[in-house]
Amino acid sequence: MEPLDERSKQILYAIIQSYINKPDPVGSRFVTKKYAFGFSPATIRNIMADLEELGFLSQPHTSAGRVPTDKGYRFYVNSLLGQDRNPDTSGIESAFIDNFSRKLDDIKNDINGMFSEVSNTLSSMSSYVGVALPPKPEKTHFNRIDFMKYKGDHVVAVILTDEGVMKHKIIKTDPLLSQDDLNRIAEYLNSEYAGRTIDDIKSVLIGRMKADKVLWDKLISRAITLCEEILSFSESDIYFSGLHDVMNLPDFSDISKIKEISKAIKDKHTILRLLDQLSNNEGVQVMIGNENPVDEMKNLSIVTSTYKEGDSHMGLIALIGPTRMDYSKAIFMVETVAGCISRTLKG
Amino acid sequence: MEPLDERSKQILYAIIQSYINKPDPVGSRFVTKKYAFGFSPATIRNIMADLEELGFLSQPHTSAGRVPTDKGYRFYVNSLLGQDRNPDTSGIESAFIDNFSRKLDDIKNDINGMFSEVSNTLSSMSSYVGVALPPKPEKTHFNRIDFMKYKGDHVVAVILTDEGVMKHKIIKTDPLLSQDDLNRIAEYLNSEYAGRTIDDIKSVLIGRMKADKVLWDKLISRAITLCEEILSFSESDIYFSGLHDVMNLPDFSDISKIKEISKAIKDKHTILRLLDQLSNNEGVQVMIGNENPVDEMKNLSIVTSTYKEGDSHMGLIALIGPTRMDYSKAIFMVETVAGCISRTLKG
DNA sequence: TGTTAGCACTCTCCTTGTTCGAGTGCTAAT
DNA sequence: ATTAGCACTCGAACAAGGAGAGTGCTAACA
Repeated sequence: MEPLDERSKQILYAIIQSYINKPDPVGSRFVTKKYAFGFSPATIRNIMADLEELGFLSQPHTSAGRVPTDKGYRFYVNSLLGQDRNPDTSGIESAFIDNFSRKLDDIKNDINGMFSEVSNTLSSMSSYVGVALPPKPEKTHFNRIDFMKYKGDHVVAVILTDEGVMKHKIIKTDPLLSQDDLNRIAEYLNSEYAGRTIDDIKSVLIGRMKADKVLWDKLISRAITLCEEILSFSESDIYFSGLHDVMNLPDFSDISKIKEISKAIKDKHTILRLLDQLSNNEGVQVMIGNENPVDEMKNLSIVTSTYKEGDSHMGLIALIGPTRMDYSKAIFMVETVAGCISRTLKG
Repeated sequence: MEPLDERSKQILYAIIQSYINKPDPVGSRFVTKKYAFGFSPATIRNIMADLEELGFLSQPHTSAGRVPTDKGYRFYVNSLLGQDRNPDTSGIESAFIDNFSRKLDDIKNDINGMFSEVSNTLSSMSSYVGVALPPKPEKTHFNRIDFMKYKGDHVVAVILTDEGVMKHKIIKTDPLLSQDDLNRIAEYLNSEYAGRTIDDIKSVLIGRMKADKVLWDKLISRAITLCEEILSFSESDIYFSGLHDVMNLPDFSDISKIKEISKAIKDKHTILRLLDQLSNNEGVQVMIGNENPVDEMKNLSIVTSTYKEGDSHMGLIALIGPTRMDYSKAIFMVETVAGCISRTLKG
């Protein structure tokens, strides 16, 4: 990407900010009025023409103003990501963080409630669609498992992790196993594996299974496979919110646009895979419009951030909105909320 | 309501069916062509004018065809509800029922999965919004409770009912209680209360609490209050699906219409209260447009049916769609699915 | 008396034409 | 390098007119 001179940059940013603020194509006259660069419209026009040639802007039609392209947004976002972003945390922001942190702390033991709260907050503060993915199960730390006999030949297995992830599954077993048997198995598992990650347990298990095959270990290994199964990520572990509010954005005044974003949310598979890819890189990431590998989302942008517990990053949160997104705000929000989550998980 | 002569009825039904089929105002000429009543358009016109005067039809504007009013739909639906409706269950319907019943049976132990499946099926078969409410907790039968110590001063309580409802809650307790204590409490509760309904247990408890106040019973009573709390209905226990598909209906081509239905879904409180009212009456019920007490839903219709386990009705399912709903189909679907659920819960 | 044909009328929708304003690109002057 | 001026383009908004669908009413008919 050839370097833009400072003046062109400033004008590009001005145009983008103006467009983000109000989705009207912005004309040269408007730029000179609103942002006092000290140049006449004609000069601005020249620069705009250059910017268009470089692919940062486009015209809906001759004689309309300019509109940022995805490439334009990308340039803008890169500059945002590059700069040190600590908007005055003394103002409302700080109050919000305190408040939100306290709320999280209250419900940190109920991971479901917590992440549904997170997605709600994200969406209501931004008016975009908020997404929250709880910690990846295999990264979490096994806390305890319990088995409960249920209706004769069924067993309910309940698993807890240190992070507060709680899952259960009802399975059919042979009715020979008594509740006592189950308790002993559970006790063994709890004492043996508490505190270790699921990944860890898995690898231990593989070695152990090779070692011996007595009944007891068979049961155990079956229990562990069960753990694995139970703790695997399921579609219902993804939290969305804000579809309703997003409809108020002018970008989605058309029903087909709404369908796009609603489809994106509905196809949890797709978005889960997409977010999974993003979760490999740490920190804030932005995916703009056509950068998105999923066809149905070429008109949408995603701003994500991973959160972590200690050193390992656990999961991520995201905002999905139109390409004409307030990236500055979105990035700030996502980053801040991720920070709160990390802090809560740590404490 | 003054009785309509047979001919007028037939014409009214024809108009409604045609309009349900395709949302174009239907004219007198069209009626004579499509449905061979053997009368000329002029005659039909006279009758239509009468029907309009009676409030069953209305004209969007002079010289457009007629459109059914809510009152018209009501008349039509009443006739549907009155008649014996057993559409040939030999055809696809029967295959569907078999298939669906089998599916339900597979997952009947996981009540969440089951009801999310129900709402999915409802919506995908009808292209309206499917709603499913799991059995009211207080009507369900307590099966067992277990307590698990968690992180020193917390306890996880897990409750199961015979119907497969499973809930859990993490509470803070004094760390004095050992896991053994907890086990004993659980064992006591399980042996004492298994098989009884929550309602039942509540009333027993009230008597017991008055009787004595020794520590043991204090613990128990606390545990039971906990049961109550855990088992109380929460907003997340309502399953919606199909908002995305509903957007394809011409009735929702306008974004403001979509907002209406999306708001109805979002405000779980409101709809929960509404459905709760409906759940007092047994069987299929239809609420058309302005019959709806909720202002935001005056343009929507709801078709519900309760399902039961044995004799007591447990919860309900519903379809929400435009007033121009295919009531015949919706009623059939809701009734059929409710039947499947009842059968599954029984078996 | 119920039904029908005929006719004038009404209203929407679509097309066409026109104007207006915003914004552009280009060129010549500064 | 910047600016003023000017001709040009395009879309939005509005008005006018015609086509089409459907109505209500009246008079004739079986």
